[in-house]
Amino acid sequence: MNNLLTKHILEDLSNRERFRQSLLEWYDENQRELPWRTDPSLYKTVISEFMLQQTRVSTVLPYFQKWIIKFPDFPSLAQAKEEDILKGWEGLGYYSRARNLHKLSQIISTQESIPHDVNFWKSLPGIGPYIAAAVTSISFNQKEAVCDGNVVRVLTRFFGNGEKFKDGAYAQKKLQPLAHVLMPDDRTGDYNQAFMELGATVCHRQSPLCTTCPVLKFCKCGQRGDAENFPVMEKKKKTVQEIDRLWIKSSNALLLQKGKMGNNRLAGIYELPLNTKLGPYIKGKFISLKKRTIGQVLYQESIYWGSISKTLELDEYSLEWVQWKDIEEITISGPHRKWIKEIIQSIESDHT
DNA sequence: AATGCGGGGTC
DNA sequence: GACCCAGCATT
Repeated sequence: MNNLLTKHILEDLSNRERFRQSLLEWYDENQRELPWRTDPSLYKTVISEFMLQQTRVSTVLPYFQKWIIKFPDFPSLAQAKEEDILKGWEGLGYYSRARNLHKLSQIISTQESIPHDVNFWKSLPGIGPYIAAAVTSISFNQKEAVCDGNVVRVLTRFFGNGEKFKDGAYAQKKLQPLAHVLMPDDRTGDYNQAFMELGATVCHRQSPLCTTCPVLKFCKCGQRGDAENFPVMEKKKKTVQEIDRLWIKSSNALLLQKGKMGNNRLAGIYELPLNTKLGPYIKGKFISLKKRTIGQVLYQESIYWGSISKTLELDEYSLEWVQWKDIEEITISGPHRKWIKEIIQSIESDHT
Protein backbone atom coordinates (compact mmCIF):
# COMPACT_ATOMS: atom_id res chain seq x y z
CA MET A 1 0.00 0.00 0.00
CA ASN A 2 2.74 2.42 0.97
CA ASN A 3 4.68 1.86 -2.22
CA LEU A 4 1.47 2.57 -4.11
CA LEU A 5 1.28 5.97 -2.53
CA THR A 6 4.91 6.92 -3.09
CA LYS A 7 5.73 9.15 -6.02
CA HIS A 8 2.09 9.98 -6.43
CA ILE A 9 0.41 13.32 -6.06
CA LEU A 10 -1.86 11.86 -3.34
CA GLU A 11 1.16 11.06 -1.21
CA ASP A 12 1.03 14.68 -0.17
CA LEU A 13 -1.48 15.29 2.62
CA SER A 14 -2.70 18.66 1.35
CA ASN A 15 -3.25 17.18 -2.10
CA ARG A 16 -5.19 14.37 -0.53
CA GLU A 17 -7.41 16.93 1.16
CA ARG A 18 -7.93 18.77 -2.14
CA PHE A 19 -8.87 15.50 -3.76
CA ARG A 20 -11.52 14.78 -1.12
CA GLN A 21 -13.02 18.21 -1.53
CA SER A 22 -13.09 17.99 -5.33
CA LEU A 23 -14.78 14.62 -5.19
CA LEU A 24 -17.39 15.70 -2.63
CA GLU A 25 -18.16 18.94 -4.46
CA TRP A 26 -18.64 17.03 -7.66
CA TYR A 27 -20.90 14.56 -5.86
CA ASP A 28 -23.01 17.31 -4.31
CA GLU A 29 -23.69 18.74 -7.75
CA ASN A 30 -23.86 15.64 -9.91
CA GLN A 31 -25.18 12.71 -7.89
CA ARG A 32 -28.00 10.73 -9.43
CA GLU A 33 -31.40 11.03 -7.87
CA LEU A 34 -31.98 7.58 -6.44
CA PRO A 35 -34.92 6.47 -4.31
CA TRP A 36 -32.72 5.42 -1.41
CA ARG A 37 -31.12 8.88 -1.35
CA THR A 38 -34.29 10.92 -1.12
CA ASP A 39 -35.57 10.89 2.43
CA PRO A 40 -32.93 8.35 3.42
CA SER A 41 -33.22 5.91 6.31
CA LEU A 42 -31.28 3.01 7.73
CA TYR A 43 -33.87 0.62 6.34
CA LYS A 44 -33.65 2.02 2.81
CA THR A 45 -29.88 1.93 2.95
CA VAL A 46 -29.83 -1.72 4.00
CA ILE A 47 -32.37 -2.78 1.37
CA SER A 48 -30.58 -0.91 -1.40
CA GLU A 49 -27.18 -2.34 -0.47
CA PHE A 50 -28.55 -5.90 -0.47
CA MET A 51 -30.22 -5.40 -3.82
CA LEU A 52 -27.20 -3.67 -5.35
CA GLN A 53 -24.88 -6.55 -4.55
CA GLN A 54 -23.46 -7.56 -7.94
CA THR A 55 -26.47 -5.88 -9.50
CA ARG A 56 -26.75 -2.67 -11.49
CA VAL A 57 -28.67 0.38 -10.30
CA SER A 58 -31.01 0.28 -13.31
CA THR A 59 -31.93 -3.32 -12.54
CA VAL A 60 -32.60 -2.56 -8.88
CA LEU A 61 -34.79 0.54 -9.30
CA PRO A 62 -38.17 -1.11 -10.02
CA TYR A 63 -37.58 -3.81 -7.40
CA PHE A 64 -36.68 -1.24 -4.75
CA GLN A 65 -39.79 0.86 -5.37
CA LYS A 66 -42.14 -2.11 -5.11
CA TRP A 67 -40.28 -3.49 -2.09
CA ILE A 68 -40.55 -0.29 -0.04
CA ILE A 69 -44.30 -0.18 -0.58
CA LYS A 70 -44.79 -3.83 0.31
CA PHE A 71 -42.29 -3.94 3.19
CA PRO A 72 -41.88 -0.34 4.43
CA ASP A 73 -39.72 -1.05 7.49
CA PHE A 74 -37.81 -3.71 9.45
CA PRO A 75 -40.81 -4.91 11.51
CA SER A 76 -43.01 -5.44 8.46
CA LEU A 77 -40.23 -7.38 6.80
CA ALA A 78 -39.55 -9.37 9.94
CA GLN A 79 -43.18 -10.46 10.12
CA ALA A 80 -43.61 -11.20 6.42
CA LYS A 81 -43.87 -14.74 5.09
CA GLU A 82 -40.77 -16.00 3.32
CA GLU A 83 -43.00 -16.83 0.36
CA ASP A 84 -43.96 -13.18 -0.07
CA ILE A 85 -40.39 -12.03 0.38
CA LEU A 86 -39.13 -14.35 -2.35
CA LYS A 87 -41.92 -13.23 -4.64
CA GLY A 88 -40.74 -9.65 -4.20
CA TRP A 89 -37.26 -10.79 -5.16
CA GLU A 90 -38.29 -12.86 -8.18
CA GLY A 91 -35.95 -12.24 -11.11
CA LEU A 92 -33.28 -10.39 -9.10
CA GLY A 93 -31.14 -13.49 -8.53
CA TYR A 94 -28.93 -14.45 -5.58
CA TYR A 95 -32.02 -15.48 -3.64
CA SER A 96 -30.09 -16.10 -0.43
CA ARG A 97 -29.94 -12.30 -0.19
CA ALA A 98 -33.70 -12.21 0.32
CA ARG A 99 -33.63 -14.94 2.94
CA ASN A 100 -30.75 -13.23 4.77
CA LEU A 101 -32.62 -9.93 4.68
CA HIS A 102 -35.55 -11.67 6.34
CA LYS A 103 -33.35 -13.04 9.15
CA LEU A 104 -31.55 -9.72 9.52
CA SER A 105 -34.78 -7.78 9.92
CA GLN A 106 -35.86 -10.18 12.65
CA ILE A 107 -32.61 -9.56 14.52
CA ILE A 108 -32.78 -5.78 14.06
CA SER A 109 -36.39 -5.68 15.21
CA THR A 110 -35.46 -7.18 18.57
CA GLN A 111 -32.59 -4.76 19.27
CA GLU A 112 -33.21 -2.17 21.96
CA SER A 113 -30.97 0.25 20.10
CA ILE A 114 -29.12 -0.27 16.86
CA PRO A 115 -25.33 -0.53 17.31
CA HIS A 116 -23.23 1.75 15.12
CA ASP A 117 -20.21 -0.50 15.30
CA VAL A 118 -19.05 -2.06 12.04
CA ASN A 119 -18.34 -5.40 13.73
CA PHE A 120 -21.94 -5.75 14.84
CA TRP A 121 -23.08 -5.22 11.26
CA LYS A 122 -20.52 -7.64 9.89
CA SER A 123 -21.96 -10.30 12.19
CA LEU A 124 -25.42 -10.06 10.61
CA PRO A 125 -26.50 -12.59 7.98
CA GLY A 126 -25.68 -11.57 4.44
CA ILE A 127 -23.46 -8.68 5.51
CA GLY A 128 -19.75 -8.74 4.71
CA PRO A 129 -17.03 -6.11 4.67
CA TYR A 130 -18.59 -4.06 1.88
CA ILE A 131 -22.17 -3.72 3.17
CA ALA A 132 -20.95 -3.28 6.77
CA ALA A 133 -18.78 -0.33 5.68
CA ALA A 134 -21.49 1.10 3.44
CA VAL A 135 -24.25 0.97 6.06
CA THR A 136 -22.21 2.23 8.99
CA SER A 137 -20.67 5.08 6.99
CA ILE A 138 -23.90 6.16 5.31
CA SER A 139 -26.22 5.78 8.29
CA PHE A 140 -23.86 6.43 11.23
CA ASN A 141 -20.99 8.44 9.70
CA GLN A 142 -18.47 5.80 10.77
CA LYS A 143 -15.09 6.03 9.11
CA GLU A 144 -15.20 2.75 7.20
CA ALA A 145 -14.02 2.73 3.60
CA VAL A 146 -15.93 0.67 1.06
CA CYS A 147 -13.96 -1.13 -1.61
CA ASP A 148 -16.23 -2.55 -4.29
CA GLY A 149 -15.66 -3.07 -8.00
CA ASN A 150 -16.02 0.65 -8.69
CA VAL A 151 -13.45 1.63 -6.09
CA VAL A 152 -10.97 -0.95 -7.39
CA ARG A 153 -11.34 0.42 -10.90
CA VAL A 154 -10.84 4.04 -9.82
CA LEU A 155 -7.92 3.27 -7.48
CA THR A 156 -5.93 1.19 -9.94
CA ARG A 157 -6.32 3.98 -12.48
CA PHE A 158 -5.38 6.73 -10.05
CA PHE A 159 -2.15 4.95 -9.18
CA GLY A 160 -1.52 3.23 -12.49
CA ASN A 161 -1.52 -0.07 -10.65
CA GLY A 162 -1.06 -2.71 -13.35
CA GLU A 163 -0.76 -5.63 -10.93
CA LYS A 164 -2.61 -8.67 -12.25
CA PHE A 165 -5.25 -9.56 -9.67
CA LYS A 166 -6.60 -13.09 -9.37
CA ASP A 167 -10.18 -11.80 -9.32
CA GLY A 168 -12.29 -8.87 -8.23
CA ALA A 169 -12.73 -10.10 -4.67
CA TYR A 170 -9.00 -10.39 -4.19
CA ALA A 171 -8.41 -6.89 -5.59
CA GLN A 172 -11.07 -5.47 -3.27
CA LYS A 173 -9.48 -7.02 -0.23
CA LYS A 174 -6.02 -5.89 -1.25
CA LEU A 175 -6.95 -2.29 -2.05
CA GLN A 176 -9.31 -1.62 0.87
CA PRO A 177 -6.53 -0.21 3.10
CA LEU A 178 -5.64 2.27 0.37
CA ALA A 179 -9.26 3.36 0.12
CA HIS A 180 -9.22 3.87 3.87
CA VAL A 181 -6.09 6.06 3.81
CA LEU A 182 -7.64 8.39 1.26
CA MET A 183 -10.87 8.75 3.21
CA PRO A 184 -11.79 11.92 5.13
CA ASP A 185 -12.95 11.93 8.77
CA ASP A 186 -16.28 13.61 8.03
CA ARG A 187 -19.04 12.94 5.52
CA THR A 188 -17.76 9.40 5.23
CA GLY A 189 -21.01 8.08 3.81
CA ASP A 190 -21.16 10.73 1.12
CA TYR A 191 -17.50 10.20 0.35
CA ASN A 192 -17.96 6.44 -0.06
CA GLN A 193 -20.95 6.98 -2.30
CA ALA A 194 -19.11 9.69 -4.24
CA PHE A 195 -16.22 7.33 -4.94
CA MET A 196 -18.55 4.65 -6.22
CA GLU A 197 -20.65 7.17 -8.11
CA LEU A 198 -17.52 8.34 -9.90
CA GLY A 199 -16.82 4.76 -10.92
CA ALA A 200 -20.38 4.18 -12.04
CA THR A 201 -20.98 7.37 -14.02
CA VAL A 202 -17.54 8.69 -15.10
CA CYS A 203 -14.79 6.13 -14.64
CA HIS A 204 -16.50 3.48 -16.80
CA ARG A 205 -14.86 0.16 -17.44
CA GLN A 206 -14.78 0.96 -21.14
CA SER A 207 -14.52 4.44 -22.61
CA PRO A 208 -14.11 6.30 -19.31
CA LEU A 209 -15.04 9.99 -19.45
CA CYS A 210 -11.64 11.29 -18.37
CA THR A 211 -12.04 14.68 -20.04
CA THR A 212 -14.92 15.58 -17.72
CA CYS A 213 -13.56 13.81 -14.63
CA PRO A 214 -13.59 16.09 -11.57
CA VAL A 215 -10.45 14.47 -10.17
CA LEU A 216 -8.45 13.97 -13.35
CA LYS A 217 -5.45 15.79 -11.95
CA PHE A 218 -5.05 13.12 -9.27
CA CYS A 219 -5.22 10.25 -11.77
CA LYS A 220 -2.10 8.82 -13.34
CA CYS A 221 -3.90 6.80 -16.01
CA GLY A 222 -6.33 9.57 -16.83
CA GLN A 223 -3.45 11.85 -17.68
CA ARG A 224 -1.56 9.19 -19.61
CA GLY A 225 -4.75 8.20 -21.46
CA ASP A 226 -4.59 4.48 -20.76
CA ALA A 227 -7.23 4.18 -18.06
CA GLU A 228 -9.19 1.61 -20.02
CA ASN A 229 -6.40 -0.93 -19.51
CA PHE A 230 -6.94 -0.97 -15.74
CA PRO A 231 -7.50 -2.93 -13.59
CA VAL A 232 -5.82 -6.09 -14.88
CA MET A 233 -7.59 -9.35 -13.98
CA GLU A 234 -6.66 -12.96 -14.64
CA LYS A 235 -8.83 -14.72 -17.17
CA LYS A 236 -11.38 -17.16 -15.84
CA LYS A 237 -11.99 -20.47 -17.50
CA LYS A 238 -15.57 -21.31 -18.22
CA THR A 239 -17.12 -24.76 -18.09
CA VAL A 240 -20.20 -26.05 -19.86
CA GLN A 241 -22.85 -28.22 -18.27
CA GLU A 242 -25.67 -29.88 -20.19
CA ILE A 243 -28.99 -30.47 -18.48
CA ASP A 244 -32.27 -32.07 -19.54
CA ARG A 245 -35.55 -30.66 -18.34
CA LEU A 246 -39.09 -31.77 -18.95
CA TRP A 247 -42.26 -30.02 -20.04
CA ILE A 248 -45.00 -32.02 -18.37
CA LYS A 249 -48.44 -30.52 -18.56
CA SER A 250 -52.01 -31.48 -18.04
CA SER A 251 -55.01 -29.59 -19.33
CA ASN A 252 -55.01 -27.17 -16.41
CA ALA A 253 -51.58 -27.47 -14.79
CA LEU A 254 -47.82 -27.59 -15.35
CA LEU A 255 -45.48 -29.84 -13.38
CA LEU A 256 -42.77 -27.80 -11.64
CA GLN A 257 -39.96 -28.61 -9.25
CA LYS A 258 -39.37 -26.64 -6.09
CA GLY A 259 -35.75 -26.10 -5.13
CA LYS A 260 -32.93 -28.18 -6.54
CA MET A 261 -31.96 -31.70 -5.62
CA GLY A 262 -28.92 -31.85 -3.34
CA ASN A 263 -28.88 -28.26 -2.16
CA ASN A 264 -31.21 -25.44 -1.23
CA ARG A 265 -29.96 -22.65 -3.43
CA LEU A 266 -33.38 -22.30 -5.00
CA ALA A 267 -35.35 -23.27 -1.92
CA GLY A 268 -38.87 -22.00 -2.38
CA ILE A 269 -38.28 -21.18 -6.03
CA TYR A 270 -39.76 -23.17 -8.88
CA GLU A 271 -38.18 -24.36 -12.11
CA LEU A 272 -39.03 -26.88 -14.80
CA PRO A 273 -38.29 -30.43 -13.53
CA LEU A 274 -34.80 -31.81 -14.04
CA ASN A 275 -34.76 -35.08 -15.94
CA THR A 276 -33.04 -37.82 -13.95
CA LYS A 277 -32.68 -41.44 -14.96
CA LEU A 278 -34.10 -42.68 -11.69
CA GLY A 279 -36.97 -40.20 -11.61
CA PRO A 280 -40.57 -41.00 -12.49
CA TYR A 281 -40.15 -39.48 -15.93
CA ILE A 282 -40.67 -40.51 -19.51
CA LYS A 283 -38.71 -38.28 -21.88
CA GLY A 284 -40.40 -37.36 -25.15
CA LYS A 285 -39.68 -35.12 -28.12
CA PHE A 286 -37.19 -32.27 -27.98
CA ILE A 287 -38.72 -28.78 -27.63
CA SER A 288 -35.87 -26.29 -27.39
CA LEU A 289 -32.39 -25.53 -26.07
CA LYS A 290 -31.94 -22.68 -23.58
CA LYS A 291 -28.69 -21.23 -22.30
CA ARG A 292 -27.83 -19.32 -19.17
CA THR A 293 -24.66 -18.63 -17.22
CA ILE A 294 -24.37 -19.06 -13.47
CA GLY A 295 -20.95 -18.06 -12.17
CA GLN A 296 -18.37 -19.57 -14.47
CA VAL A 297 -20.68 -22.36 -15.63
CA LEU A 298 -22.58 -22.13 -18.90
CA TYR A 299 -25.71 -24.24 -18.55
CA GLN A 300 -27.27 -25.59 -21.73
CA GLU A 301 -30.72 -26.73 -20.76
CA SER A 302 -32.56 -28.94 -23.25
CA ILE A 303 -36.29 -29.06 -22.74
CA TYR A 304 -38.28 -32.12 -23.81
CA TRP A 305 -41.89 -33.09 -23.75
CA GLY A 306 -42.38 -35.45 -20.86
CA SER A 307 -44.80 -37.46 -18.79
CA ILE A 308 -44.66 -39.13 -15.43
CA SER A 309 -44.94 -42.83 -14.79
CA LYS A 310 -45.23 -42.95 -11.01
CA THR A 311 -47.67 -40.35 -9.81
CA LEU A 312 -47.27 -41.21 -6.14
CA GLU A 313 -43.68 -40.04 -5.88
CA LEU A 314 -44.17 -36.34 -6.52
CA ASP A 315 -43.03 -35.32 -3.04
CA GLU A 316 -39.85 -37.35 -3.25
CA TYR A 317 -38.75 -35.28 -6.22
CA SER A 318 -40.14 -32.00 -4.89
CA LEU A 319 -42.60 -31.94 -7.77
CA GLU A 320 -45.84 -30.01 -7.75
CA TRP A 321 -48.67 -29.61 -10.20
CA VAL A 322 -49.13 -25.86 -10.48
CA GLN A 323 -52.47 -24.76 -11.90
CA TRP A 324 -52.10 -22.36 -14.82
CA LYS A 325 -54.26 -19.86 -12.96
CA ASP A 326 -51.81 -19.88 -10.01
CA ILE A 327 -48.64 -19.60 -12.04
CA GLU A 328 -48.29 -15.84 -11.56
CA GLU A 329 -48.54 -16.24 -7.79
CA ILE A 330 -45.58 -18.54 -7.23
CA THR A 331 -41.90 -17.59 -7.47
CA ILE A 332 -40.18 -18.96 -10.56
CA SER A 333 -36.55 -18.20 -11.40
CA GLY A 334 -36.19 -15.42 -13.96
CA PRO A 335 -35.04 -17.49 -16.93
CA HIS A 336 -37.56 -20.27 -16.32
CA ARG A 337 -40.50 -17.90 -16.17
CA LYS A 338 -39.33 -16.44 -19.47
CA TRP A 339 -38.82 -19.88 -21.04
CA ILE A 340 -42.23 -21.09 -19.90
CA LYS A 341 -43.87 -18.13 -21.63
CA GLU A 342 -41.85 -18.75 -24.78
CA ILE A 343 -42.79 -22.41 -24.88
CA ILE A 344 -46.48 -21.68 -24.40
CA GLN A 345 -46.24 -19.20 -27.27
CA SER A 346 -44.57 -21.69 -29.59
CA ILE A 347 -47.06 -24.41 -28.74
CA GLU A 348 -49.98 -22.11 -29.44
CA SER A 349 -48.52 -20.95 -32.74
CA ASP A 350 -48.14 -24.61 -33.77
CA HIS A 351 -51.85 -25.13 -33.35
CA THR A 352 -52.80 -22.22 -35.60
C1' DA B 1 -7.80 -19.76 -1.51
C1' DA B 2 -11.36 -21.45 -4.40
C1' DT B 3 -16.01 -22.12 -5.56
C1' DG B 4 -21.17 -21.47 -5.81
C1' DC B 5 -24.55 -18.28 -6.47
C1' DG B 6 -28.57 -14.80 -10.99
C1' DG B 7 -29.49 -12.10 -14.15
C1' DG B 8 -28.63 -8.56 -17.25
C1' DG B 9 -25.92 -4.42 -19.64
C1' DT B 10 -22.65 -3.47 -22.84
C1' DC B 11 -19.25 -3.81 -26.04
C1' DG C 1 -19.39 -14.52 -26.46
C1' DA C 2 -16.70 -12.23 -22.82
C1' DC C 3 -16.58 -9.42 -19.06
C1' DC C 4 -18.35 -7.61 -14.97
C1' DC C 5 -21.67 -5.30 -11.98
C1' DA C 6 -22.76 -0.96 -4.71
C1' DG C 7 -20.33 -9.27 -2.71
C1' DC C 8 -21.26 -13.00 0.65
C1' DA C 9 -21.13 -17.75 2.42
C1' DT C 10 -19.11 -22.01 2.49
C1' DT C 11 -15.45 -25.25 2.20
